[in-house]
Amino acid sequence: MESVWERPEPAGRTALTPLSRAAIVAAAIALADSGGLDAVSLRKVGAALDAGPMRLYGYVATKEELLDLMVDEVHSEIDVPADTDWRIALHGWADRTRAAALRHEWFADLLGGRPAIGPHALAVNEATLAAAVTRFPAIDDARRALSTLRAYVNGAIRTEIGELRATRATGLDKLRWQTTHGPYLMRVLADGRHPHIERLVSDGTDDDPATVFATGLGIVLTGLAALP
Amino acid sequence: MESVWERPEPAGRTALTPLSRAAIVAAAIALADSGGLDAVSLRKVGAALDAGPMRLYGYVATKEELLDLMVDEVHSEIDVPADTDWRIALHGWADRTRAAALRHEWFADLLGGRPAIGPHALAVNEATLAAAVTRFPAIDDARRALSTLRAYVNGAIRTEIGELRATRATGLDKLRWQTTHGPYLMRVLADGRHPHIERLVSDGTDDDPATVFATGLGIVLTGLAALP
DNA sequence: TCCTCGTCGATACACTGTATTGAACGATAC
DNA sequence: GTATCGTTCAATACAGTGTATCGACGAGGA
Repeated sequence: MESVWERPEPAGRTALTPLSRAAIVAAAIALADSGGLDAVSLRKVGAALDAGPMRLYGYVATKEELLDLMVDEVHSEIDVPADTDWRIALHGWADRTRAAALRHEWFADLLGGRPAIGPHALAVNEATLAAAVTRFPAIDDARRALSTLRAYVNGAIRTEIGELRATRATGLDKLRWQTTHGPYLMRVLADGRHPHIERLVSDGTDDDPATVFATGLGIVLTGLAALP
Repeated sequence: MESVWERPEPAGRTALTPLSRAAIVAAAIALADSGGLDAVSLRKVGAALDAGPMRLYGYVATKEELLDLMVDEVHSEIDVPADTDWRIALHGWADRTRAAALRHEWFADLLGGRPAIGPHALAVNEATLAAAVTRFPAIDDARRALSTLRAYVNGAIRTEIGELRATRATGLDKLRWQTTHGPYLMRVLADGRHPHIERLVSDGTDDDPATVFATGLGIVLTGLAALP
């Protein structure tokens, strides 16, 4: 056995930061907010809490579980407005979900990827279901309406965040994006086999993202309203 | 850096096993089909082609690029039926996209995550746009209609695949799923604060996935048809 | 024949998630 | 007070990842 001098002084337990799932999830969300999901590793989350990676396994069984907890935590930021008009309530839910995704872009990467059954997600679900049944009294009809709306919202958010990242990655503005992919696009379009896309590129105008989202949302809600 | 689509693949002339982007992408897709995206690593793809991982970097600049190529390749399996009725054409596109995602489940993980501008994706885009303009002559209206429809299709596919995986992961049937998450769900629902979800669990019936998809699709198409 | 140059493979690096293991601690039993 | 026990934590280890670097090799040009 080596000498005492070689051996480090025992680390006093009292100096340890108390840990909790809430603290771990908060640290992970902070990391993801600023660096994306790639910035979330058990080592980094641990380091943010002055702990080693293995310490976290007392609170979380696997990294997937941590991601599930993060997703559920964001659901707690989404409150569904209570309104007698189902359209207003569901529209409000959609807008707040989008807003949450803009605050936590990584949310879009996880959304819909696996069923969300955490307590906060269930609360959101309950509230949207309550709004839906005011229009569709049969519970199965309400479920169908909601899953359709949710599919749209998830998809729209995902592509919006995707485009946001694409333009940002190529240099913070759309001009840079065009110079990056421009030559390729021009060459492909030059063969004349994409007349409609050509027309879109030359004659189309761009809506801002919020308008795009709202337009699509209106279309889906109209489809729902038209149901028997 | 310029895009993959712009850069020609190298014409390496050695007596080694001939390699090509097509071969690399095919190998990667085969791996992803049987083992999911986690099974796609440059080492494994290389091994499938009797090559080391570094060899691939002559054909592909980064792994992300390989994923982009895989996504575009799947788009080549999606052909849009040419029909004078825009609803039939777009419905056909949606069904084939879903079918492709069921053949390549990993497709759902990548779909919508970043703009798809590969040649095959552009071809699909052109065809859907062509169908859309027959109903919405103004190109901007066609774009809005399409992006709404695409958001729904992407979102619906993603949740369908997500649920498919969830039920499969917990043991191949829904009964097993209920015994896994059942106790937790029962406990949460027991507090009486989720009356509508309770009603859904007790009184609701399950549609099969194809019906769920078709129902939502019909709703969105109805919303589109109702536009001025 | 020699030289250059592009391509290839081995090695290396900084990371990842997580299994294992052993040590340090608080509480409990005598 | 001392001994023991079970829990909690940190260190180490392992297999795997994407990719940078670099030496070697083989073909094309002089």
